[in-house]
Amino acid sequence: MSKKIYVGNLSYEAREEDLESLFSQYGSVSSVRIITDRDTNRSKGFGFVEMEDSSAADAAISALNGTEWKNRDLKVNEARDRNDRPQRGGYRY
DNA sequence: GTTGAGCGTT
Repeated sequence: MSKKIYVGNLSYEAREEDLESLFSQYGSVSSVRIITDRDTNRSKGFGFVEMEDSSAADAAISALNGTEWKNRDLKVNEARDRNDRPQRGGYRY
């Protein structure tokens, strides 16, 4: 069973591969996504990691949440569903 | 610096 993880308070210099390296220490990482601004391509300072095993994801959350990384205090938590955001069924305002 | 815009039509 997989689980999505929200990773906030990232350094703007953080990369997806950095997150993958971090989280893969606790389990198999299915996918990593750093959120960047669509217009400027700059990091928004947070991202998402999906892990193949929910218990591994939980272990990673417990181990990494609140820890320092790249001089930032990491915020790691189970991700919310992006059902909140506009889907690709058409543009909204 | 905090919860994802993937494509102008899925």
